[in-house]
Amino acid sequence: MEKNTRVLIYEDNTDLRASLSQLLAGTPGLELAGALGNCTQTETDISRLRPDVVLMDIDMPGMTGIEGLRRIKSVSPGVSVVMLTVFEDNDRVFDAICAGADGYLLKKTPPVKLLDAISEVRAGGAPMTPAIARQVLKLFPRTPPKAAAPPEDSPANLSAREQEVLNLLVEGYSYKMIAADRGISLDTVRSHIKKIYEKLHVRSMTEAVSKALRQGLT
Amino acid sequence: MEKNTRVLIYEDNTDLRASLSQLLAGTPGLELAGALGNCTQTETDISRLRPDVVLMDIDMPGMTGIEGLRRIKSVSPGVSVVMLTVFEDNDRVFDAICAGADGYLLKKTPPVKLLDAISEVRAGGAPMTPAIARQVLKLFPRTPPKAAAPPEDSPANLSAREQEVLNLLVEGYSYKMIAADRGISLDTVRSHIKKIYEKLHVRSMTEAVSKALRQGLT
DNA sequence: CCCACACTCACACAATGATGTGACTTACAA
DNA sequence: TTGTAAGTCACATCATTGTGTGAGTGTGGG
Repeated sequence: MEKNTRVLIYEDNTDLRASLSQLLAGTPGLELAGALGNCTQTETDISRLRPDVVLMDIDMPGMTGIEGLRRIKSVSPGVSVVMLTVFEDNDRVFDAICAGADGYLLKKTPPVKLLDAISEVRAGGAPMTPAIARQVLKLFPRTPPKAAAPPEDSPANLSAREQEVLNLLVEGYSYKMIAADRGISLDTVRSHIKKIYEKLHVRSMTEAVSKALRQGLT
Repeated sequence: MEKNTRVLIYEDNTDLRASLSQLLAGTPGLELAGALGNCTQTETDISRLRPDVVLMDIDMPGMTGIEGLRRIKSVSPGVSVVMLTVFEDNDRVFDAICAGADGYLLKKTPPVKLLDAISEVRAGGAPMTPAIARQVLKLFPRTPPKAAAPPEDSPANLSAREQEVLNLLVEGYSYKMIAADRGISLDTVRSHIKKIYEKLHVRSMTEAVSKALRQGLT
């Protein structure tokens, strides 16, 4: 049986806090764990209210949502925290992400979307607006086109196809997944894997993966 | 007057390539710049076909989509590249992001969503599935709230026993072997491994081994 | 005292993987 | 031409892994 998702709100604007509370309280499957106007007491709030998801306004008097986020994550890393903001401001996005935010939405997000976001974050997703997603990607350091990329045939004597299959094994693919991905039959996958085992002198997927990773066969 | 968005497809699976081509060719506002089975000639492909958006299969024989992506970005950083993959739990997400991917979708994405994604990326967004978005966030270095706080609990909060079992998995041990080696029952091994899977967010031995080795959980 | 959690074990069923055997096509080189 | 190797597919059978459910013990903290 599924337990309700307990949601805790941090939002300094009284009106918005009230309407968010109403929205959540009136939604089946959700439960309002609390609705607070500041996050100066996050640690105790969390242990007292035991939320599954926190909606955190990023701009609050006293302590910023970012700092609140850090504190939450330091005591309860498992709690999902979705940041709410008015502007898609780049610096704060970066700070929030680094502090461990699980999502990043605009306050103007329509209520329905907000509920979707809660489900999404519970399901292991990371709700964010497209524009923010793009910013996040840009925050990554670009790796220059790797000089002297060695064309490199297989260090072991694996055929191209076998190497390909091995790579997928290393990625955690099952036989079925490999068959689907490569558009070949399950038996063909078996066939390739049998050969790979012979060549690598192993007799299970785990051994193959381990050997591949350790010997840089990837 | 809006110009059509020119889309170039890299996908080694002939069937999928054909259906994608059809889909795009039949959509107003889009224009199929090309549909290729490998990305060994990206530089010339790009200058010849001049796409605005590239849909790039991440697993292709010969040269991976990641490398293709790098090359595209090195000659034409302005081109938006959306990576396509079959399964999302994939550490190559990181490589792709670092190489400059502008989006990351599953191949099973319904056609309509795919078209949406193309619009989105053109509009400056970053289309990706929720699960991938979450992975991306996790790739960020966490700023520890306590300065220089590496008192070091388990890197992935695995218990001692769990860590021990994981090590054996990495060594290629089967359930039976682990049970024998540690002098515990097969069911107990199952039990530990179930917990390990939960904590590492994986669903198979291979995934666990791969994650362990790549994240230095050994 | 009670709760959370690590660790242990059991049973059952479904899903996947491992292995053997055989076969057909294509490509390439002896 | 013939042999070898890659790549494809099929079928059968057994072993192993994955998952759900439940439960007993011990330890440490609130």
